[in-house]
Amino acid sequence: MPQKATSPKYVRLTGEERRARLIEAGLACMARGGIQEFTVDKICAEAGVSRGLIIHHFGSMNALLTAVYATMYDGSTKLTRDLAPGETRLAALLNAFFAPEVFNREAFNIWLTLWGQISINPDLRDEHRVQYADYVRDVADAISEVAVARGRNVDADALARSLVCLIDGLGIQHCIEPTSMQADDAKAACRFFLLPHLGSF
Amino acid sequence: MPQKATSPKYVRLTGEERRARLIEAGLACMARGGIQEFTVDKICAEAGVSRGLIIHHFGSMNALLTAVYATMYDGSTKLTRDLAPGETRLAALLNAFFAPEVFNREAFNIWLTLWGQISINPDLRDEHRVQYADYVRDVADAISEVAVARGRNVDADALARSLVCLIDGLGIQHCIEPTSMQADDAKAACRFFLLPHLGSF
DNA sequence: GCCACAACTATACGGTAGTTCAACAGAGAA
DNA sequence: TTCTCTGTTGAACTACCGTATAGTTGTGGC
Repeated sequence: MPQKATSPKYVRLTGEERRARLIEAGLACMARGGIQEFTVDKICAEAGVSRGLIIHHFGSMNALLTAVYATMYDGSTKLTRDLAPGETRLAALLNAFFAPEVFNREAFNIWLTLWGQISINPDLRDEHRVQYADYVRDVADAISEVAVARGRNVDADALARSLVCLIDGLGIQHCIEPTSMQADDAKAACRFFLLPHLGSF
Repeated sequence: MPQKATSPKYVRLTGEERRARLIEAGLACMARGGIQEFTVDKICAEAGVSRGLIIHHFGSMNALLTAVYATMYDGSTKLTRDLAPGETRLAALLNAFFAPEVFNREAFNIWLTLWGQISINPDLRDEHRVQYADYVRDVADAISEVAVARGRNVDADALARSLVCLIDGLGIQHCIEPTSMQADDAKAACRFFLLPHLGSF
């Protein structure tokens, strides 16, 4: 006795929506097991679709990886865009960097994996160059703003480049051994780093 | 016409020597292509031996990976052991960290790969805990030494933990985009980081 | 010279990688 | 309803993964 309204065998989405979900699934796999879990089988299982979809929507696994990288970068920078009620932009940036959505094990597991790929994969390298330059400039501007307000003369660019490296290193440490480097510790370390140059902000 | 003294089909080494060469080959592959090039085929080809040797000498690829990690750590810390003619231990440490043998693209490509594995592979994790703690204590002691000599009161431990993260971050940046962060820049950044707390040293 | 042992080669095996492709099916247009 | 487009399935393909193992060969002790 056939049902009149059979449940559909699959949910059909727009290409854009499906791509977003595959990227999300890719991020989940990467957070769980690095590049070794970033495979067709694992990602499609995570997304609940058949193996054919990644190639259909992205053309190759490498293209999906690039998309994942872009998404990760957008996600981080977006959080730092809209903020600052009464605080300085620099303080707001730091708060954003060390918010739980950004500063957590999963996220840095992903970053660690992606950084490892950047120096290998030319596509990622190019994407990275632009994104990273913007990121550093953002931080440098925020530092500059405080320095000007305080009447201090600092090399905002050099300071920003170091600070950004410090943040990366703190994140890695948190990822590898969370208890030894928690968000508050990391934020304090950044403030401590800036303190002699900018005073409190 | 058979030769009396035929050239041997392979060179036979002691287990220890062969293991060392396989580790070296593994490092070379990892530097070249991350964990994805760290495979039986690639490593054995690099070492110029047949595919069976890794299992024979290490039992598993995972064991080779652990050995590679240990070797990498030993190599870095050994360079920081024997030095200091008239300079402070801290200055000597910094010089060692940013020496070409330690601070270069290949090395940080390997570190990036290994860090990515640490948070996944429990064996590596345990090994890392001990090594890293020693490393930080070393740096903290060196900072303390300078602080005492200068009569300054600093939290050497916190400073060391931050400095170590900063160094990691600087290395990553150098690895990803060498021209934007060279050894001298990185060393200067560390000195700049310590300057307000310790003065020049 | 011969033996015994360990280093080494060579190949096989089951599993899984990324990609290709023909066929199926949901959804909007006519 | 029927057509068309395209998202989607699922199996097939080649290549390579790590591991296991049988057989070969170099070497040092007797």
